[in-house]
Amino acid sequence: MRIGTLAEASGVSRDTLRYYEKQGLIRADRWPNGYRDYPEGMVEMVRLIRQGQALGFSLKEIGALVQGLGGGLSQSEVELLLRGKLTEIDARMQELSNLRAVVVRRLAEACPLGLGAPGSLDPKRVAS
Amino acid sequence: MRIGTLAEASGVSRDTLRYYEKQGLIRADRWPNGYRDYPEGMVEMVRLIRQGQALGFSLKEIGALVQGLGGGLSQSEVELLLRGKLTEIDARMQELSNLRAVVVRRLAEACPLGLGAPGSLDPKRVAS
DNA sequence: CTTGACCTTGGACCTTACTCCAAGGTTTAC
DNA sequence: GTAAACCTTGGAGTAAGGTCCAAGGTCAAG
Repeated sequence: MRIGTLAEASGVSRDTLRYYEKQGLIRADRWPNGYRDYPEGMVEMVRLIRQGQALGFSLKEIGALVQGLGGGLSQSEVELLLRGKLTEIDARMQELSNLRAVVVRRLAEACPLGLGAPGSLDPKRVAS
Repeated sequence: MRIGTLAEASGVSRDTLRYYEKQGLIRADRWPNGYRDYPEGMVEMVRLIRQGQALGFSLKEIGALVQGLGGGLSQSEVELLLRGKLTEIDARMQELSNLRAVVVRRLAEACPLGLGAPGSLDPKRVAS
């Protein structure tokens, strides 16, 4: 799979893929002509990177994790990284939950007659 | 409350507070000598801004929300913004939950004997 | 009345994460 | 064989979100 194909399949630009490679997040084999050659699974990997980013993790953090997954780190190092990430994700979910409550409260203040769909402001509800 | 006090209380630098003011996220009264004067509630406001940022919202987005709260936007505009934010928060929680499952799966692979605390890898568990 | 800890502004500089050339090599289509 | 559509590298530019610094005003303590 050449870079243009991966770019289209994963929804990021060629430039961004080359940038990720320079930052050590992904790697590519090379054809004899110098073109990059990516395995199929790279589409999923790039999507995972984008997801992590959208959730506020830096490329550096994501890089540490995917490098661990690709080898280079010992098992216990990988495990430590993963456990740390897990704790962070949980903390972030908790914060999001708090923030959600703040927004719901503001919304209830801004709109005291409750004109929204019934149940749409339930503090515990999460969009499906 | 002067800027140094707010900086210490909220955990951000003076420069950052001035930057937030320039970006229209916060505002300050002035003493006759030109010093900024913040109300007590500003500590909470700044903490909310930081929380939003840590969760991946841009200062611009946060600004639109806090400006709405401070006046300047009509009730229906504020309501629309808040509802949009709510949807986004829910989507983000869903994505975090997916990401959490990915990490848990990797962890289970990296550590097949289950050496962690019992229950610590339950896919539904969220840190307290 | 000076020293030190505050505060002001403006502007330069930094990092992250791209994004966009320019100059050139390769492959495919006609 | 040549044009279009790929690919390569290197390097410059951009936007967001700060961070640092210089030059100077203010204020309380000794």
